Amino acid sequence: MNYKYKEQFRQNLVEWFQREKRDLPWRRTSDPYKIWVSEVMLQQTRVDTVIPYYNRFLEKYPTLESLAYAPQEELLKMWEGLGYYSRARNLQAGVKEVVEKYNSVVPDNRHDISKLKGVGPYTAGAVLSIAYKKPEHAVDGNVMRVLSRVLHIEEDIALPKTKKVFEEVVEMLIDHEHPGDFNQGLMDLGAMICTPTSPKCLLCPVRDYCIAFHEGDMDKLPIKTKKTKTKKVQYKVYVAINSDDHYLLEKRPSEGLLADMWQFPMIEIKDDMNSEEQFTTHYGSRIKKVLNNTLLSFKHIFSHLTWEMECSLVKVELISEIPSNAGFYSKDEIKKLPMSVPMQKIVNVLN
DNA sequence: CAATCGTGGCT
DNA sequence: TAGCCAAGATT
Repeated sequence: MNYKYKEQFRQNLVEWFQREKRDLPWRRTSDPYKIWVSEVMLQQTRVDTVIPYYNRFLEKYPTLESLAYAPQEELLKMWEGLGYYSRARNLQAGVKEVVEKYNSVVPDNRHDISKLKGVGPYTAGAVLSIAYKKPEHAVDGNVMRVLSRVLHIEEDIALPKTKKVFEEVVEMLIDHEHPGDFNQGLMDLGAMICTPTSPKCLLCPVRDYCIAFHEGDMDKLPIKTKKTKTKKVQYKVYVAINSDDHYLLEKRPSEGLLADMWQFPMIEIKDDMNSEEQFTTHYGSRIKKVLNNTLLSFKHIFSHLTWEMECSLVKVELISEIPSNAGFYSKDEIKKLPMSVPMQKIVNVLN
């Protein structure tokens, strides 16, 4: 690839970033660990959402060591509400590996840092360029959008193989004096100027070198095909209280959706199936009385599926063995357990 | 490679 | 309202 405005583009971008960059918590440190944490939290997550989580997380876990050996329940509680919970587990595993195998020094090369759990091509490049000033690419959605417009690249950014094209482009363009500012400049430009819809081209520091701007093509780029359809799943949720006014809760499996998060017992509603029987069999608890059959009904939309929840408040008594991943907990104990947003909605209606 | 994995804001 | 989208990684 030969882009004749390479020098100007690079300089204008970096100068714009240094002048206009947002004052964000992770931009006030050069600690590779803290930058790593920020990059993981920012995966598929908005800046405004991350800020309070980032501050609380680093107050609790200011060092690699403090995170490496934190109890998983406590860690997930810190991550509660952020989503993509495997990020927290992978981050801790990666941090632990750095402590034990790299003498608490985050690797400064792509080969080693990429082996750490949860560190993919983007995060590796981000940490290396920002914390270690290495000229490494860090291609995210912003970067692909910005560069698809500047260079008028019409490849489908929904396809995995397309990312390689942009990584090569960044390798060609990146500023070796200020690699971190260059990468963050592309991302900030994508976030503030070169937005998905109605980009603010009149404010863009590199519009003179942008092919899409010259062609008036901005709204057609980037090209992105894939669209996912979400399936619906209906659940009957039993908010079950025993004679001590403790609530029955269970911990989800350690793999898959909402891994290791706690929830109220729920039974998938299928045709010709008695949910109440299922509940009794599975949780070894008999429903003595239905206190409120319409405690709460709501819909929760995940990225690839939708839960339709119908919650009942019931009084139960134990009649046989309870599953090993379940137990009865007081309201105060519930508050310490990590729970997903839909489950918190249920907790919030309990008085 | 395509599907999976959360949540909240925006259009 | 319903879909789209955001500083991706894993399987």
